[in-house]
Amino acid sequence: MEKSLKRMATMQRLQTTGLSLFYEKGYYNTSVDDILKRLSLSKGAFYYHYESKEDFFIQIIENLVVRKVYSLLIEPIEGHEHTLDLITNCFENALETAVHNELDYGFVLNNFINEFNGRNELVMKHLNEVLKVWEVTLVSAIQRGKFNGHIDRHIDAEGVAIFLMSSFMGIRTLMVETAPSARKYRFMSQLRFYFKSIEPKQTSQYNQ
Amino acid sequence: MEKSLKRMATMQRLQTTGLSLFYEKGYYNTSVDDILKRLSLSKGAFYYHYESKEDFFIQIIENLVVRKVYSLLIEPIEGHEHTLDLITNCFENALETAVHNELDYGFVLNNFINEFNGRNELVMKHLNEVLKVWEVTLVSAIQRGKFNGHIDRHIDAEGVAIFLMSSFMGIRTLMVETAPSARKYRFMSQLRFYFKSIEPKQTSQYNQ
DNA sequence: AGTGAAACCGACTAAGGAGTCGGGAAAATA
DNA sequence: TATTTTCCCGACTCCTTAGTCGGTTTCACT
Repeated sequence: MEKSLKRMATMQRLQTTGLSLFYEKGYYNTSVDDILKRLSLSKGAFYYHYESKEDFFIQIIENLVVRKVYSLLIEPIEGHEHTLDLITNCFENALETAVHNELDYGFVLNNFINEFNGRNELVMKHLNEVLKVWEVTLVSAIQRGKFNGHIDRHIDAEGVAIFLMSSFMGIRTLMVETAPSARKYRFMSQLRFYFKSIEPKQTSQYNQ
Repeated sequence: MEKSLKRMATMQRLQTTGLSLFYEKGYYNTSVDDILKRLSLSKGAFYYHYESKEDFFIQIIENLVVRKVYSLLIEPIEGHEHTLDLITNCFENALETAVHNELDYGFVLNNFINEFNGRNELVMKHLNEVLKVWEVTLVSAIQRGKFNGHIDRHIDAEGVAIFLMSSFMGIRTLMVETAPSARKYRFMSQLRFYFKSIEPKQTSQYNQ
């Protein structure tokens, strides 16, 4: 017999509320009681379903963060159209949700990596795995682009991937406080310049 | 009578040790006692010199972080040579310290912004001020570059600045766990591509 | 040496945290 | 209906933390 529906419903409520608070206030700065209070649940309920706060958090990553990152940042670039257009649209959409202050899972990842780095190896392992999948997806999308002639053949796919991930995570940090919409616009505009520079050039071969 | 030397020495010791621990473990995850223990000092000493943990932290930002960010990220690009070269070298150097796992103040800034965002307005005010100075410096450097013909006149200086800040903060996050040296190399290589794309278009007398 | 201020000590308080546990209610099963 | 299983309650323990405070040491200056 599968997991009881009631059990799953409670676990789900705990996780979504937990993620929302962890994102808002940080993991170490959010107590289990904070989450419980918001749901009018008790300590007993929490520890009936989860071994510990850490276990709880890891399940949140696996169940919520990973899946959202997949659907927002990974699946959209797995198509077979023009690679750079796919990535452009993907970033555009992801940043748009950020502008509206929704829970933005790309940034959730960035936040948590910063918070747990050097502090919790186990959690970092899970977060790094998500990053790795993102990276691999980008790399193969770029290689597809090279193959299809949308990207210069001399370009280092790995390098482009790193650069894209960097700039995305960075802009999310910068969008947090100041003029998110304007910054998003400027960022996307510069991203297009960058993409232009890695498109095939008929005349030159000064790449490496 | 000038501020007692002893007082200043103790405050300095507290601040450098404090920053080092805050950077390593995070602000909320580092107790005042942690810092005191490392210096074999007592609670009394700490609260004799500082009003609160928050006050202490803000003084660290003002005294250590701000000055280091200036000397590492701001002053180096205030020169009058080729703008994009200045920025390239500046990033190169800043990332090199990161590779060697030294206390990297550019990243300190990134870390703290992530940690305090939405949680402590006062601290964020101070951190944002540092960011703002960095941004302004970048913008005027880029405008100088446009004026000197090193950068295309149609480029949005503000956009370039945002893009640079983003990518720098992002790569620092990515360098934390995985292959920092390789990632730095790839990042710098892509940065040069990007710079190429914002140089003046026509192969004129300027760029060759 | 004597004195007052500056610098520091460390036990203490109050608050809040994670995790425990005996028990009770609700739902499933017999 | 009776009984077992699932789910949840909330008081409790033990621990850590920021901040306090009365007291002691160190230092500068006479």
